[in-house]
Amino acid sequence: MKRGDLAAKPKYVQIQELIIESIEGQAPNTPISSERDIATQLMVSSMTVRKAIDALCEEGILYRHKNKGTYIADKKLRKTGSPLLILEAQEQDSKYKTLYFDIKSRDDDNIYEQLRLKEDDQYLIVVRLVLKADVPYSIEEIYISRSNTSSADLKNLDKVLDLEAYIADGILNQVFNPMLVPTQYANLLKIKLNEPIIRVDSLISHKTGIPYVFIRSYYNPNIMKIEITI
Amino acid sequence: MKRGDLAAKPKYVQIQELIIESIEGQAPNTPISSERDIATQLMVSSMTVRKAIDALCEEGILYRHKNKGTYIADKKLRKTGSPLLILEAQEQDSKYKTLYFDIKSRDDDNIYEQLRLKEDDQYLIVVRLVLKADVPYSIEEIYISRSNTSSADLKNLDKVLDLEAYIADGILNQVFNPMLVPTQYANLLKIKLNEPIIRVDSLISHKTGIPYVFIRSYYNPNIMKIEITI
DNA sequence: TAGTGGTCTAGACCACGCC
DNA sequence: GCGTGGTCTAGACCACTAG
Repeated sequence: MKRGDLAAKPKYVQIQELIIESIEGQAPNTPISSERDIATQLMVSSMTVRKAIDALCEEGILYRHKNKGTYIADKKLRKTGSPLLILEAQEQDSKYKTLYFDIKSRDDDNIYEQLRLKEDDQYLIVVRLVLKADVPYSIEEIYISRSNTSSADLKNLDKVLDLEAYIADGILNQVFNPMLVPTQYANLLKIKLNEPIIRVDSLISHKTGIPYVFIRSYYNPNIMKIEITI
Repeated sequence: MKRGDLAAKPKYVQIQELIIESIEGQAPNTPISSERDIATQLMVSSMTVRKAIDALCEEGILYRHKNKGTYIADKKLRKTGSPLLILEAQEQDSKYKTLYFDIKSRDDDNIYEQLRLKEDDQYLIVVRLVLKADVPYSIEEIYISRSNTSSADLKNLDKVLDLEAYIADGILNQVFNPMLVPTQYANLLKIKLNEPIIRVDSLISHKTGIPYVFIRSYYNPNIMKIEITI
């Protein structure tokens, strides 16, 4: 970390934080100061203030009324932005219990298609139980191309399985499948046989389209609803 | 429409369109011209070009590499941006068959909670079958506050049910529930009894937090997967 | 008419990647 | 050292709202 990096944050980010501070505790639909006023007060260009407010609007913290003003949005309905997968990681009380681990060659065409593997490529599979407050929350089957993981990584599975890192700068595609809980997972999830659940198939790719990792999640419907806000 | 509105589109939108045209047919990961070059060619400020490229990156059509350049993203993995609900409306071959229509007073506490209705408020309920290419795709139960709809609107149900209009400037919250297909809907959706499906509960609200409409959709899992890309 | 958000200019400097 | 994206300035004009 260099010395000059003390003021490393761009001004518009600092202004975002200032605005968030200043509206804290205020009721939704209260107007904030005008862009010009804020720019004058902070002695910055109005374009810089505008960029900060743009971002906060994008996040759903503020909203604009043309020719009228900028207002505080209803926080209850703030845009989440975070994909479902991250919900698990964000809440810190998650525990993981690895059920199975292996390196496989071609035996599941679907996985090969998803990860765009070639005939003789190998892939890693990890099956783990996700617990929240010691209650079974979901089961994740994680598939990663063997060529994406160094031998050193194999000894440090946590790093390989840091899904947040994959997702941070990537693209997430999720497909929701209704099904009855697989018999081999019913006990682990502590739900009844024949109970309907949602299996989420997630493919995380780089923006270039190269897939990183494919995850099948079987969610316990009694613990947490799958929910998104846009 | 005023005369001066011929050039009503902001420059940055026009530039977006120019860029999209210019990259058509090109392979993903091909670099586009630098911001400065585009600005010079089009004789506009670099900030204006930047704003156009910003938007295209946000849409997942381009991506940037710091200090290197801006590239064409893999279109297969383009961010959808459009919430699930709109998928139906976008594809123009959808047909709707209204199964039921009524104005109700309090008889479902959940609806009252979702729409934030008061004790003596009324709500509209419309149940309709959604067909795609004449195949049953989903059943929608649509709930709207009576006070949000004028008497004139009641004669023009299509306008009331133009969900896209509601969503365009609003916030969408969706909860995914696994369940067995309700017996009264199995035949209509042409799926077997006891088949697992996903019911999506959607609440569309204004940015101020005021709910517009609540929709329960029962999707036919055999016709189309529920899928999102972020 | 005064104030607001929305657009736009014509430059500038910086940090970083690549050669 | 050159080119890139990222940030920022100090203004300007427009269309629109509201008093």
